[in-house]
Amino acid sequence: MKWSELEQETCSMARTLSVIGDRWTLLILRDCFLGVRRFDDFHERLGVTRGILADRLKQLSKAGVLKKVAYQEHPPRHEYKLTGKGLDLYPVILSIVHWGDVHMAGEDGRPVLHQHMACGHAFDPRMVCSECGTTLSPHDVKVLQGPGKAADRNLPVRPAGKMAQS
Amino acid sequence: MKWSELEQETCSMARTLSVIGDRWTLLILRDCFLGVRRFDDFHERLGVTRGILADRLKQLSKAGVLKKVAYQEHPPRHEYKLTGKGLDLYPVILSIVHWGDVHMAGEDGRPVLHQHMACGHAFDPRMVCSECGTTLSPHDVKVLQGPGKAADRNLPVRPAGKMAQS
DNA sequence: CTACGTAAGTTCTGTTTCAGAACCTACGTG
DNA sequence: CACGTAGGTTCTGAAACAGAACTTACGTAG
Repeated sequence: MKWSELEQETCSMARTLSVIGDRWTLLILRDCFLGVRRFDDFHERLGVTRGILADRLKQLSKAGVLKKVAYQEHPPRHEYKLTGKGLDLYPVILSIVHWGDVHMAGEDGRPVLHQHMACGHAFDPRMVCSECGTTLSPHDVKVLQGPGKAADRNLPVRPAGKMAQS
Repeated sequence: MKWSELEQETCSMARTLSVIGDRWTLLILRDCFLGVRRFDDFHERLGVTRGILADRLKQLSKAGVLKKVAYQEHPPRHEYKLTGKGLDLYPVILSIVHWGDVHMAGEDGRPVLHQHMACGHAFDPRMVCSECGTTLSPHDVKVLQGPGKAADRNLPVRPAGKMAQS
């Protein structure tokens, strides 16, 4: 399977990965959430080559995750801003960072802390059920076939055990 | 920057991506949460080449995300199971799937639904603050320097605006 | 005891993508 | 008119990947 084919999979995960399933893309998005907007700033902070950066920014714009906005003309200059679709990736970024904080931090501890302005506290992100509000665990989630399912693939296999997901 | 160098970055996101920042790795993990355990099952379901699959399973085992467990000897056979560290990736997988459900679903709707066994309802995952329990938005999170921060890098830049994260 | 099947890989070859560096364009400034 | 700057594009060699065949260590059927 190639990148180009990923997009057409029925699995939501595969479709998402066709947009953000690349290490540079995710690092670019991290910087977007930190407020970075300009080509040369991304280039410097990430250490990515200009060619790849140009390509990824183009992909993200095409996918509607970023939009290219002119902030001056003469000379023409623009910046890349997160769209609503892009802002919706916040839980993805936060959960990745949180896993790194917990499992990959050096002995000095985590590199950054997050403060929730609404309540004032330093916090950890927690993933909960939209219906009952309790923390989700792989053991008590069951995967059901939805309306957009082509067939068979990506459904639980074997005796099935306890954990399930897609 | 190469894959090998990513691991040594101070950013938790970069460190996490050194383990899971690859499209095949994430698809393998999706299948792990669906209950897939064996080499040939991964191979068939994913359409990944055997070489890459062997490499990724080795990486994930080395990183402590999966463990290789013998389920019989004569002939020697083993399966790959998620460790605690691996199970902790559930929010990452769920948030990626959810974004795909919302933004990438075809016109038939989402391919699978998730049912929370604890409350019985079909649900969406929601990311909340561990301290006050309200839904997190990029606009009301501020990034602070933590104990493990080398310096300058990966902190908010420019006038800073509203959104922040690492 | 030979042939066939199966799980879990490894090896080979050609194609694609990537890294690093240099170059280009359109403008403003001294 | 030389220089700086933002935002790219182009070039070449190195690395990663895809597809297919081959390997190992067994069990089983004829």
